[in-house]
Amino acid sequence: MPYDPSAFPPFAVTVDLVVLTVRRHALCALAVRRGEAPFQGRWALPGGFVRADEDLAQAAARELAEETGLRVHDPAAPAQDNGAHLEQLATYGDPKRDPRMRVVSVAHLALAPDLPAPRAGGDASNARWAPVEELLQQGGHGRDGEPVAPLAFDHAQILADGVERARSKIEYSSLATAFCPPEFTVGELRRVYEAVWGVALDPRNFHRKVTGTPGFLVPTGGTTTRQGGRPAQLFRAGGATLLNPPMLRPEV
Amino acid sequence: MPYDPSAFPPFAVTVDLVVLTVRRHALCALAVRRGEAPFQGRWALPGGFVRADEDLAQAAARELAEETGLRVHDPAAPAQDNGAHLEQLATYGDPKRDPRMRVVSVAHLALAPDLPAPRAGGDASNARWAPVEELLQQGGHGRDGEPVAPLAFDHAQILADGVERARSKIEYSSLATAFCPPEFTVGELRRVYEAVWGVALDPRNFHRKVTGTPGFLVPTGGTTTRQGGRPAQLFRAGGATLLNPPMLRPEV
DNA sequence: GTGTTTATCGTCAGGCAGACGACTATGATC
DNA sequence: GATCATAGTCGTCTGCCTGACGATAAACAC
Repeated sequence: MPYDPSAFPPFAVTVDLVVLTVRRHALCALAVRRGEAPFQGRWALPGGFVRADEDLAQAAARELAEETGLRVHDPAAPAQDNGAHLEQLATYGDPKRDPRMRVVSVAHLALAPDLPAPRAGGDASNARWAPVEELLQQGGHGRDGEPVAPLAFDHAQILADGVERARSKIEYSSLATAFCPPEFTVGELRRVYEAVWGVALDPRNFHRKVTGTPGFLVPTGGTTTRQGGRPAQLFRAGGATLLNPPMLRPEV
Repeated sequence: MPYDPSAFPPFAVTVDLVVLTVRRHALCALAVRRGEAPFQGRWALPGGFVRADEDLAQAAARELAEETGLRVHDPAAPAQDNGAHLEQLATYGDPKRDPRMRVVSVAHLALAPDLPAPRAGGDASNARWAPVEELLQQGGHGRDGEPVAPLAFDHAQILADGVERARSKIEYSSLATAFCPPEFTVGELRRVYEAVWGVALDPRNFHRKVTGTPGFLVPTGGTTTRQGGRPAQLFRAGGATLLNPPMLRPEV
């Protein structure tokens, strides 16, 4: 590769975030309203430019903190700090994906427990948690009957890829605990799986599976009745990050 | 985000390729020798700059064709053309990964059947198939006792990630057939799994699994004795791309 | 108390995988 | 040609896991 300047055209590099959480039994993603052209007024995924001295993961963590206040789990110490899970998702670089210039976006996937309220630079009206189903439907109508505009840029594709990643990854990893508070019950974890997969799971078989997998759940000794009904044991996520054998999604 | 020019520093964007194949019972990757600084003379993964009007996947396919002559499978028609499988792997953007400038590399993973011989711009001495084990060992010695220098840049990490992707993906998909010629036997497919995972599999259980999964293998009617022994049925890859339930790697 | 809700334990049948025996069909060797 | 080595293919058995579902337990609402 000679040093032909025309050989490496300049690119802008951004990170976009698919931030998922489970609210009211639904898988939701963080969306921000665009304040400027193109796609002004439309919903988009949060994101921003990678700075000159920043690694991609750093940039994603910074954007996540700016948008949600969340810090990122230290993978080395996956203890029960209230941090989020963050991983690289995929990179999108279609020459026409941004009409202004050539932008390559390194999308990241973040999973967070249910959060109080979004903040986008302090302006709450410009950020919201929306059910992914609503964000992904093309030209449909939201819960309130209002027509829904598709996400800006190629963000619908990015969101769909992130959702699929989350759906498949909780099959064989303990990632679903990233949607839960530090201490949680088996039932709460089950409702996470149900919301992410959009299916109903048998509580008895689910309980057997997750409590029977060594290292997956660690009882804290406490109990809670915050879900109503009989008090449930509280657990923390154990050290096991891989679920073997996996918990497969029920067939359609 | 205002249009602050300092907000989007210019990046160079490249694609790097992890091209894997199975040769002589070993998982091998394509390596090219660097002709210029930095890391002059060291082995590296093939790759190059993304052109101004090119999508990332296009750039990866172009590089793959330049280095190996392989064309890429059309995912829409995964028939038995001799194309390779190509998918995006991950993106590497550490600010210091290239000492010359800020380079973000979108790594891709390609899987190919055993090929005649590599060509790197026509110069065979500058490209080779090397066992991944050899490329990844740090400061060790190759088969011939010659000391092995680690791969240039962060390519050892990229290669390791690509190998891990391949190892895990053949568990639950029909991807292993991408290492096989258009028609292959169950035994040849088993040897692919054995080479990629580095384990021995029971021929009888493997045969039962792959022939019992609907849509995975389609008999062509022919047989071959190219492996010696009793003639084996020839198969093509069926339409099924997902293997459910998966074929799990044996525990260590 | 009665009903409702959720959690948790048990049981049972079917499916699948690991371990392995047995047989088949070719080429190589004596 | 008999024997051997090699590889492929079909079965069997056992144990584990899962899906389906009954039963019991412990809270709250009335």
